[in-house]
This record gives sequence, C-alpha cells and structure tokens, in this order.
Amino acid sequence: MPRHLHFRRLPRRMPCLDILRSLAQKGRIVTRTAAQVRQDFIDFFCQKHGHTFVPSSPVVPHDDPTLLFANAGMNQFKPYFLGTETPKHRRVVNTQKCIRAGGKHNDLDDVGHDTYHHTFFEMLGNWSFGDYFKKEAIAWAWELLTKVWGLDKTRLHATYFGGDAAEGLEPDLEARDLWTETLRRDGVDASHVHPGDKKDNFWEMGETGPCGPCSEIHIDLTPDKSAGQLINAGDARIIEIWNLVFIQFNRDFTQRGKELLKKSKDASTKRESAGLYLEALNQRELLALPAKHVDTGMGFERVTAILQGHNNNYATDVFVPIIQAIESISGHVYGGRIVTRVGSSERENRYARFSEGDMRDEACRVIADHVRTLTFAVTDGAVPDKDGRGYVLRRILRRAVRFGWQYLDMHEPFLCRLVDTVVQTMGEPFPELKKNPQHVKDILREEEESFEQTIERGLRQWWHGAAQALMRAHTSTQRDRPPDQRTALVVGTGFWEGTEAELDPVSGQPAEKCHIAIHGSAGDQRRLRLVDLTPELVRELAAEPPVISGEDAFKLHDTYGFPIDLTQVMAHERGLTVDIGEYERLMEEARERARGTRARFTATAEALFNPEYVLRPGGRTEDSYKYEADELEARIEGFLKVAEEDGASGFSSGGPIRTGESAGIITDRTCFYSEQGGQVADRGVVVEGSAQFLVDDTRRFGDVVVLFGTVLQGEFRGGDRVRLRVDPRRRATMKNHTATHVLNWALREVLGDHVQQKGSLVDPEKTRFDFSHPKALTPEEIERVEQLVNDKIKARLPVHAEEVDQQQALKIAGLRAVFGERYPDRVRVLSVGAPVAELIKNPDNPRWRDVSIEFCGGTHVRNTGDIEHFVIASEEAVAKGVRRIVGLTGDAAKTAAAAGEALLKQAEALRKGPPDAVPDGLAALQTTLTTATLSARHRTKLRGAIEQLQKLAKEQHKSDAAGAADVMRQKVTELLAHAEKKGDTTIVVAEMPDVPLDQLKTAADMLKQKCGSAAVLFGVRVAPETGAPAGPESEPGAQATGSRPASERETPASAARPSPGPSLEERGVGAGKAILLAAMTPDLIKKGLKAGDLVKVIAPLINGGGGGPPTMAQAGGKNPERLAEALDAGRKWIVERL
RNA sequence: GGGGCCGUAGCUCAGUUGGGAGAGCGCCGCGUUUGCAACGCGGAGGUUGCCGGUUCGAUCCCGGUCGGCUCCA
Repeated sequence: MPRHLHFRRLPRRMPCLDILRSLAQKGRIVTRTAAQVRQDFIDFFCQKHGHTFVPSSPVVPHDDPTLLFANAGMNQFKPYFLGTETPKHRRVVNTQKCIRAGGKHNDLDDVGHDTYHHTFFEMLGNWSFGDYFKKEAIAWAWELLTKVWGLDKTRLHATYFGGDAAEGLEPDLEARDLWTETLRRDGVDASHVHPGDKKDNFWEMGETGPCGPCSEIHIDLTPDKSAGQLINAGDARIIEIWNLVFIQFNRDFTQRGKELLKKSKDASTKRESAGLYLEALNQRELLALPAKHVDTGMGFERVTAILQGHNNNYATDVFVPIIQAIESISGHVYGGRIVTRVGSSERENRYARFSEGDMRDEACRVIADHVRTLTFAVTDGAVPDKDGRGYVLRRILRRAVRFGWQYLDMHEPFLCRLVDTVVQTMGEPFPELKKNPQHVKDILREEEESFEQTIERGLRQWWHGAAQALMRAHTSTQRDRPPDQRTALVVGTGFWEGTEAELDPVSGQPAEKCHIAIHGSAGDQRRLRLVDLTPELVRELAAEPPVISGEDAFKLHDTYGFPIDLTQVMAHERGLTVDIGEYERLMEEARERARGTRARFTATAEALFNPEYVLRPGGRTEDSYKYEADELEARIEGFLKVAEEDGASGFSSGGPIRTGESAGIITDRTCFYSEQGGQVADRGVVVEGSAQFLVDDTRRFGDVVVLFGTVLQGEFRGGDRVRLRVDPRRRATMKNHTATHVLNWALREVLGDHVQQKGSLVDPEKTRFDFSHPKALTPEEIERVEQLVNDKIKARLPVHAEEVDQQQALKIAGLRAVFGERYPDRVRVLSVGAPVAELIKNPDNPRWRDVSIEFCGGTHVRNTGDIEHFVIASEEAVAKGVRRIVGLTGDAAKTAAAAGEALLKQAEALRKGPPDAVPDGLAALQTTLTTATLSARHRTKLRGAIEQLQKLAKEQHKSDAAGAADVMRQKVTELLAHAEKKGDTTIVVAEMPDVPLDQLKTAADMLKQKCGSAAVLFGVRVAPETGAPAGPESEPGAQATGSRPASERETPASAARPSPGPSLEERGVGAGKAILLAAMTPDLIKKGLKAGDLVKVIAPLINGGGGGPPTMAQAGGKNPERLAEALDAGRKWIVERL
C-alpha cells in the first residue's frame, strides 16, 4: 500500500443537484427510495397507461446459448420482434436484471474507477408490441420524468435520429416534431431537441432484422445548465437517462444483395469472398414493418441517483447498505474517494493507480458491485466455472476477492458474508433471492477458498520469478564492485543448510558476505523467508531495482492465474519492478491468437445458430403429432439454406433443393421432436415418391420447427406434399426418457428430498441424469434405486400425459419441477401410474408421492413395461455436490446385465484356476472392466474380485522373484568360481538365463561388490513368445459365431485376450530377442572402460543398439543367434583395454 | 472456440543429453527415552492418469485421450 495517498474527495451530493431539486416543479422536494423509484415506474405504466407487468427473466438465459447473460430488457421479448412468437400482452412494463461482463458489452474493468459503471444493473422499460408508437412513448416518458418525478424540465434534452445519407436513412422528423411540440407546450426551448447520428440514434439487432431510430433523454447536471451542446460527447456533466427505441423497419438484403451474397459464398478466395460480402452489405434495404414496436430502457441505478440528488450511483440506497456491510467486515471507513489517474490512455491509467489514490474506496465499490452480480447470477443457476458464463463469473469473483485481499486486507472469504445484505436490499422486488441464499453463500465461499489456493500457488511462482530477477540484478551489480565488497547470493528451493559454498558471482571464490533468499515449498519456513526480502536488502544486493521479466509476469498470469496487479504490488513492496511493456506485448500476442480463431468461428456460428434472423415472421409448425406418430403427411412451407462459411443463411419459400444439398425444411406440421428438456432431437427421413431427404437434426425456433439435413436423392420444392418418417431409434429414446422420470422418483425415494434434477440427456443409447447429492452413492443405494425402477417396470404402469393449467398442476403433491426453470401457463404433466385428471381433481392425496409426476414435453412409452429392463451403468461426480447417473434400458440393459454376470463367472474361474494364469487373466479382466458397458452393481463386485486376484498375483510374483534371486545368488558364486582374472580385476562374461532385467542388474551389482574391481558382461536369449493362444474357445460365454469384429470389443467375454502363458520376461520383449548387460567398477571406468561404450560396440552384432551410463549399460537386439559371438567380442574388448 | 501448465507412494512434491523409480511427512514393527509435533534402526506402500507411436530400451521424446488448474475470446 503506497504510503502517501492522493485523492480527490468526491462530494456526496453535487451542489448542482441541490439546485435541480429546488427547481423541481411545484416546489416539491423529491426524495424517493430506490424501491419507490422502481415501483413508481411500474405503477405509472400499469395503472395510468394499461400496461401489464412482466417479471424479469432470469439473468442467466437458459434457452439462449448465444447470450452469456441477460444484458438488456429486450432479451426475453426478442421472439416478439422477430415475429416467431405472438406476444400475450401488447403493452408491457418490466425491470430486467442485467449483467454486462464479457461479450460485446464488457464493463468489468471499469467498475470501481468511477461512479456509474456496473456489471449488474436493472433496466426499467416499457414496451409496445405492435400497439402504441412514438407519440405515446414520448408523451409518457415526459410525463413520468417531469410530472411524476418532478425533474426540472429545463435540464432535460432530447435527441432524435438525424438521418444518414450514406446509408440512405431518412431523419426521424416525426420524433423531432413530437419532441419540439411536447417541450414547447411546457415552455422549454426547441434548442433542447438535438439530432443525433447513426451510432447514437439508430438501433439494430444485427446485420439484418428489425431495427429503427431511437430517441434519448439526457439530463444536464451543470449549475448553469450550460452542457446542452455536450450531448453524447462523453461528458459526465450531461448524461443519458432513457433511451426510446422505435422499431419500424426490417432490414434485409435486396435482390442484388442476395446475389452478391451467393457470389461471395461461391468465391474461390477468402479475400474475394469478403469483398463481395461487404458489397452485399451495401445492398440492403429497409422495409417498413407492418407491426411497429416500442422498446425503451432506463438505467435504474442512474435514475435513482439523480432522483436522490447524487450523480454517484454508489451513494444511493441501492448500494449504501452493501458498502456499510463491507465497512463492518473490513474496518475501513468508505470515503467515496475517486482515484486520480494520470496519463491519457486507458492502459496507462491501469498502472497509474499504484502510485496514487485511495484504492480502498475503489475496492469497496468494486466489491459492492460484484457481489450483486454474483448473488443474482448464482441465484439464477450459474456457477463460477472454467469456461463460458461460468468463467465470466469466476473472473468477477476473483476481481472482487483480489481488491478485498489487496487493499482491504480481507484474507478470509468475505463475499459470502455480503450475500445476506444483497438479499435484504433486493429480495422484495426479486423474491427468487430469498429462496435459497445459503446455496449462494456456499458456492461463493467455496470459490473464494479455491482462489486462495490459486494465490498460494501463484505466490510460489512469484518467488521464483523474483529470485531470477534478484540474481540477474545482483550479478550485474557485483561486477562493478571491488572484490572485498562483493556479496554472494544463494537462491534456491527448500532449506539452505549453510554448508554449501557461498560464492562471489564474479570471481567464483568464496565470498565475505552471504545473503540468502530462499523460496520453495518448505511449508511455513517459506513465509518467514518471504519477509526477509526487504527493499533495503534488495538495495544492498543490487544497484538497480531487479526487474521481474515480462515472461515471468505473463506466465504467472496466464498459467497460474496470478493477477498482474498483485505481481506488481508485491514487487513494489520489495523494491522490485516488473517489465510491464514485455508483459503487455505477450498479452497482446495471446489476444491476437484467440481473435484470429474467433473470426472463423463466428462466421459459421452466426449462420448456423441464428437462423431466426431470416425466418419468416409469423410462421408456425404444428408439432403436437410428435407424441403420437412416427409418420406424418405434411406440406413443405419453405427451406432454410445454411451457408457453409462466411455467407448468411436465408429463407426461401420455393426452393428447390436438390441431391447433395444441405438445408433445413420447414413444414406446416411435423411429428419430429426437436431437442428440448434434455431429450435429443429426432432424426429420420422426408420422402416424396423417390425423392429422399435425410434429417440429422431437428431444431425449434420460436414456434417454427426446422428439419436439418441433406437431400439424398431427387428434389424438393415449396408446397410439396411429403411424408415424414422418424427414425425408429426414437423408440429407444422413449424408453430411456420414461426411465429417467422413474429414476428421478426412485432417487428421491432412496436418498431423500434434497435430490434436485440438475440436468439430463436422453438419447437412444442411454439416459444421463445429473442431480444434487453431496456424496457418492453406496453400492447398496445404487442397488436399491435400480430395484425400485425395475419394480415399476414389472408393475406395467400406464404412462399418462396431459396439458393442464400451470397453477393447478403446481398444487399436486410430489410434483417435480426443475429449479430455476420458467414454465408456460399451460404445462404438460407427465405421470407414471396415475391419470392426470385424478391428480388435478385430488391434488393433496399423499398417494401421489409414490408416483413420478413431472412437467415434461418429451416423448414417452405408453407403459412402463415397454422399458423392459433398467440398469445403472455408472455413478460419478460431475461437479461439487452434483452426481451423474448413466442408465440403460431395453436390450442395452439386458446385454449389460448379462455381460456383468459373465465377467463375474470369469473372475471366479480365474480364482479357482491355476495361479499361473492369474496375471494375464487379470490384465484382460481389467481392460474389459474399463471398456465394457456394465452395470455399476457388477462393476463394484468385479472390482472387489479383481482386488483379491491382484493380491494373489502379487504373492505369486514375489515368490517367483524370491526364487529367481536364489537362483541368481547361486549363479553368481558359480560365475565367480570360474571367473577369468587379469591382475586384480575380475572379468565375468556369461550367458544368463531368461530372467527379469532387475535380477540381472542385481547379479551384476553383486559381482561388482564381491570383487571390488570387476568388468561384467551378461547376455540373455529371450525366449520367443509362446505363439499358441490359450484359446478363446475355452473362454466362458464366448460366441463362436464369428460375428463382426467391431462389436467384439463391446462383448466382454471376447475382449479377454488369449493369455501368452506364464513368463517372467521383460514386457515388450518379443520373439527372438537378445539382451546385453554390461557393468564396470569405478576403477575401470577411470581406465577408460565404460559400460556404455562396450555395449555400443558389440550391440550391432546382435542386430541392435544400446547404451547407458559408464557404470551400467544395456542393449537389445533381434538376432540371438549371434549372442555368443557378441559376448566373445565383448570379452576381447575388455581384455584389450585392461 | 483457441492457448499454457500439471497428473509419480496415503499426503506434499523431487526426478534431463532416454538406461536399475526417490525425498519429506504419514503408516507399521523393533529399540532408546518415564512425559513433547523427541531420537535411532528396520519395513510396508508404485500399472509414473489412460491409449498408441518412435527406440534395443520411455516417468522423460511425439500423437491422442481423460481428469485438474489457468489465460484469452
């Protein structure tokens, strides 16, 4: 922490706003709490202007993978603007929870620097879907601001779209005139209406699609109301408070544009393609929308600040309670100070703050903002994680923790302690917060603790980098000093015993003084040493401040997640610096790499995943047939052509699509199921006469179902009557899906009511079910769950499904709904065993707790008996507190069960059989265990059996080894007795029996030891593998039908490979090999007899190669016939050199 | 989506021109010591995540895969 803090005290209340308040209409002093401000807005539109209040959609969008977080009020209404869904109400008002961090709108790094950037905020908005338009929107906005809230109208300014000639966009004169008129009536000068450019006043969702001009309301905060001309100039004295968007156009490519687009797609070079694409972008036209919409957005925190007389969002009662909580945890008293930053660019600012300003206040703001974001995101189901939106959350959390850790000395988890305050201040308008705050706290605490670990790891690496820096600086300093003033420096891992030479880095001679900086993993000792490195010591050691290299700083950040800011602070505290320039360069390089790949990705992703941009508005596919029919007659309504790359996708009503072409087919009705609720999409075919279209994916966009695939044969045109045929594998999917429901029920039955569904995937092969449970299931629990499910199957219960009113359905006892999911007004209730009508009639009946009842839009079997059989194939952890079960049904279940039984028998046979066969049989069993699909029950049993067998094998191995050792000892004495001697040196050259290499080596060692001076050379003929397979025909359960080899791996019995017979050979030594082993005592090595040299010389004789250190070397070859020759040559080699 | 790092004994981790798998702590046994986070001696404990390739030979090099950490988008 810098000792001298320069700060500028930001007044809690701007004087100009006092003026503003005193000038409020009718002399009324407006003091509204945040809750009142929110309610004012909603009431104004509901009660005075006939709007319907719609609750905020979750801040974590569950159904839109292209969106990380809800970032605007319109997110949940997008389908209405696109025309893919019909709105229930045409006038709507809402306050939307928004998170802007990551993605296009990323305010994360700015939060805390100032008083108005946030990662979490609320967006108030009123909406018209084809109902009222500019006139009402403008009038009501004006009414709310000036009449209801009594803002000084002479401080308000309005903008309208001034047109854009280059784009062929007309100015929005309608809005201009409406504003001028409105202001004139209230006596405000027409100079308060300003034209704006396309950037500020024209709103577009994408390159094509709904768009229109917008009109913003700004407020002038200067005492003399002089800031009118500074609108949209980035000046904090006049700020935007409300944006009214008028959606009146649909932007689409012209005919010429579409042609260019097609050309761009077909272009041979990327460059040409990009050029054509840009040209096509110029060939777009605006078509008037038949239904015009209004979309407005007002920043809740900002408007609250203004109404409370602040221009500082953190001074409002939205944030004050949170900041107070931070004060009481940290002991720091928040002063509202803003750090003065020097330098003009953002980058300079980022590093300037280390020398100036009160970072403690900034830290308070950062934490207050981030804890709101985290609380809401986790409440809505997100979890800090390593990628996607989870990663964004992790970064936000870490930023908050780092600020607290670094500036407020909070080294224990503290974010989790702030959750209660957030819930208290926001729980009223957002009741979901009150549901399970403990869960939020647990998640945050855990993540905070894990970040502490990251910091710990990082600290170790930091010391490594600092030590390197210190050594470099130290060495260059000593060079300039006279020898008697030089110091030595020892930097190392672990403990310094004080026994090593302390050397002068220049002369290499023992030095007078020695400083020690030790880093490493020596537990608490390390911490003591950490403190030892003081700026004074560093100054003594090095003339210039040591510089931690950019590479080290980058690695620290990139690999160990150690924040660069921390690296710097720690360095500064100890008199070191960091090569920030180099760090930034490496960072930029890394960014560049990521960007390059991203461009490629988005081009296809846009085309593939956002076909809603080009879907014909208002379309609808009747898909209720999916529950009943596998085949259906339907009429083709149109096609969706998906560009391979770079191009856009497009809707065409006529087609045609021809053989080989990939496209999406849209029909008036369909029996295909689109991916939903964890059940995979249907595959199948579309046929018309001889024409065939292979459907490999079915997706739903709003109310439109699209069948994606390829034309196999013939052609299809719009209006064609076709036959839809779903792949029969859907039957297996249905079995799995119903089984999933029963499994969900059984799990709760066995484990308890805390079991919550966390996700599921149902496809033809399996059901994968994730659920909350704190620990692994015991084998007994697994068995019970499996048993319960099979009981329901044997009971042959009918499966009922019916669409009923949501409110009524929610009353049914024992109903399972997915946490955080939003359900429509009419829901499909799926019940296993009890008719839905009865459930509704008698919702409290305790008997229903024994019935699986869920909301579900998936396809199911009609009777549980159709499932045939169920096994749990695996049970594992997927995340902290979440377990995953994979289940099988039907034939797959039966096969797995049979395979398990067969393997158990096999293990039993092995145990009873000859001990020689155990090691190999065991290996086979183990590979089968990992590859085969088995029931979890069998797996644990097998594991137990294998463990026993392993013990057996180990004992066998030990007794073998002991036997071999005896043989060796004997052999050694024998060899010694006949050994050749030359002087004091014993020469042993011999062919040895085929034993493990270890034994040979110990034998050589024994010789060396006994003789004192010895040269040893062993040769071994490795017996060729006993080629005769022990015979798969002897395996139990092996099907001798010679079936497909590909499937053999799956049937466990045949996966057990023939055993090669008992052998102690080295692994990997195949047929007809020879091994050479040479060993030398040290005295011979001095004479130049190196074991490595010896084997290198003679190995070619046996057709091989080798080497090794002088004391002990080995070689292998493929020609055992010439082993004797090689040994002889080796003997000569030794004798010659002695 | 694209990078970086890690995976070795129950735990924390060493282990480089590729050549017999180690340390500390913990555990078991014996001894010394009347007491302690004590000392000495001995011992058990390993599929070096998994699969494949290169090689006479792979913990080490290469490719893939799984798991963990981390950065960028």
